[in-house]
Amino acid sequence: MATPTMEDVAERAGVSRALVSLVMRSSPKVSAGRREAVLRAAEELGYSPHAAARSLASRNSRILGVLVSDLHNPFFAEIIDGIDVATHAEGFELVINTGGRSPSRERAAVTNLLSFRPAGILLLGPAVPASVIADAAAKLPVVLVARGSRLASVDTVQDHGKVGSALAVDRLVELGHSRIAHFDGGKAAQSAARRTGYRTAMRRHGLEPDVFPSEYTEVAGEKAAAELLARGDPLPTAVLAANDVNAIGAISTFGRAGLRVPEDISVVGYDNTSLAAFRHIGLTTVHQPRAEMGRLATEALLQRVRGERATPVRHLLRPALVERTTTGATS
Amino acid sequence: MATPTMEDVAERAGVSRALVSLVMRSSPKVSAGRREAVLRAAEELGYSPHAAARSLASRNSRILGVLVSDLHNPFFAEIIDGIDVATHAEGFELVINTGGRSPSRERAAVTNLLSFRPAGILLLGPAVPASVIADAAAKLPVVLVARGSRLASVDTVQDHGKVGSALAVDRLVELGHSRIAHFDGGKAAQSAARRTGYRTAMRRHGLEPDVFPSEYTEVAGEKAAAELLARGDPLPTAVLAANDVNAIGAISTFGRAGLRVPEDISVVGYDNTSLAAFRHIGLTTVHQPRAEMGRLATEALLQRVRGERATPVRHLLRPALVERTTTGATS
DNA sequence: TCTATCGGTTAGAGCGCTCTAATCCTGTAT
DNA sequence: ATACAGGATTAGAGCGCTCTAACCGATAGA
Repeated sequence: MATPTMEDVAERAGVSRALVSLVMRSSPKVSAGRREAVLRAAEELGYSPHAAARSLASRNSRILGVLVSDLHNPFFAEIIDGIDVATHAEGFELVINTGGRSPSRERAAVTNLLSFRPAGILLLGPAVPASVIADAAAKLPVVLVARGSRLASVDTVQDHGKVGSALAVDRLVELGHSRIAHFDGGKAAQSAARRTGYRTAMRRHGLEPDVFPSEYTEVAGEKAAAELLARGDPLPTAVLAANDVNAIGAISTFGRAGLRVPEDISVVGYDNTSLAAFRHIGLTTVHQPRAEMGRLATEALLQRVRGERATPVRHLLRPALVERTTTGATS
Repeated sequence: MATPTMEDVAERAGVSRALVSLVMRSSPKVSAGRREAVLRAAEELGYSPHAAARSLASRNSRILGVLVSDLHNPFFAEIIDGIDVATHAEGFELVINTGGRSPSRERAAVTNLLSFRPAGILLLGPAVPASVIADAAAKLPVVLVARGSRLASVDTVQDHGKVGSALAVDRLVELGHSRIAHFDGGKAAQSAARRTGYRTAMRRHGLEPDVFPSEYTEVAGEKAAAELLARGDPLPTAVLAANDVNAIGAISTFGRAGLRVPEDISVVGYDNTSLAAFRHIGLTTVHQPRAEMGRLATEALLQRVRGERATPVRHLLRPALVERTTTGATS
């Protein structure tokens, strides 16, 4: 069980430890013969370099820290996918911590991430106070995903929520809808932008905004739909939900009330989670390029790490409307 | 940007580096006064211990490595959740790597994980050859989740696929079904156990097994359902799908063919992913206690790490049937 | 023949920490 | 006063590696 060290490999190959180090870092200044001897010795011993010792000695780390506020959320899983690919392509490794959706645990997770002395960190939808972010940003490059910041030292990557909502409203209007309600995501991330985008777009079309407070959950969607039905009056002919699961909740309430989707009422989600794509559901929704967001975030981080850039970058990704079967023209 | 070291804290607090080290490890043999002074200095400097240096010096790591074969799969996300909680409770940290569903990339990920010299590693649904696992197990404790092994040096945590399938079949029989088909998961993890469980249970009831080759995807579920319909004859009155998404695929095909679920045909999924719980879907499915699996896996690993056990543990978790709206009695 | 050059190789210091053994106090017993 | 116990503190070595500077030997030019 005693793991072999560089010293062991050197001895076996009959060279110095420094030479082994050069081979391990695939330096060009090693003769072919020695290189092969070292590689063979390493292979025989089952040696692989000690990452901690390496980063300690080189005083620069090949690690990127990632804080995921919620691993359950498929939204983040796909972003991590993008991060993962970009990270490995550049020869970096990931240390992932999850925040368990609690600011205090997230705070601890950030401290923990820092103890690895990563080259930089990526915070995915963090719920920590801005001061924590500022403190971290004073020590190393920080990139925020799905959260904004005014700090010049941090970069941000978000989807353009206003545009996304506008996209949905515009299309609904095009389909002949004029009474379009919005189920609002409350104080959760991104929901303010989505609400503003909805309001602005409605006014631009000369329509009256109609916002129902809700949340990013299925249950909240059911509830908001029930409230909408209870209000009676002329029912809206379309709903822009807070997000996909919220939309699905709304759809089941409508279904139980005898309303057909989309014949009686159109529903649009937001996020284009894998859920929306199920044929069985076929939810029209606003797509965010998640893998792309992960890639851009990693790229921005590595630029800072390499010292190629010191000015902040604010990526606002253009969302797209994906039309499936829950929207249709008014009759 | 220069991160403070223990030396800096020591100087500021007017003590030796060794004393700071003791405080950082919350040793009892430090006077209250000094402890406070050190903590204050650390706070002021924004100091946090360097994990790499720490593990190098103490030559024992507080890191657990995790390889996730597929981060997209919500199944793993929940297992990680269980791992995460158990890990932090014991003062360990996680280094997560993803395998991207490719054996070669998984292999690289394992090597990478090892370079962190973790105390042990958890492999979630790994697709690497057994030899890779054996090599790793020769160096440190290894626990396999959702994959079996005969190696005495590795522990395994799986759900009892045979029992799960039998549970579903038994219930369907109880509901009056006798023509029950199974959509098979092919060579994917766990599918052999599920198939065997299905076959055995059917025979036990004196029924003829009816297996359709399929896969763990929605599209495969649609296809298998189409084949089943094309075969004609007396249609099965129930289907035990390979997993949840497979079941959902089957349901949409049935729906498009004019078959009502569950009136005309009952469908049971497997995994109880968050998907199944949506009211809109309401899939009857076999539940695996995922967070529990994560917890048990971590526990097993830490036992090995602490040298408390050298004999292998084989956790076979008891699944449970969750009845929702896609199953009903035969008419 | 002597020196400069240059690719290949190595010695040795040091990264930030832990850990052992030694040292330093302070109070108490003699 | 002297010795001693025992807790608090510190010096110093060393973890596995990288990196700088020095070194070595062979070739080439003078």
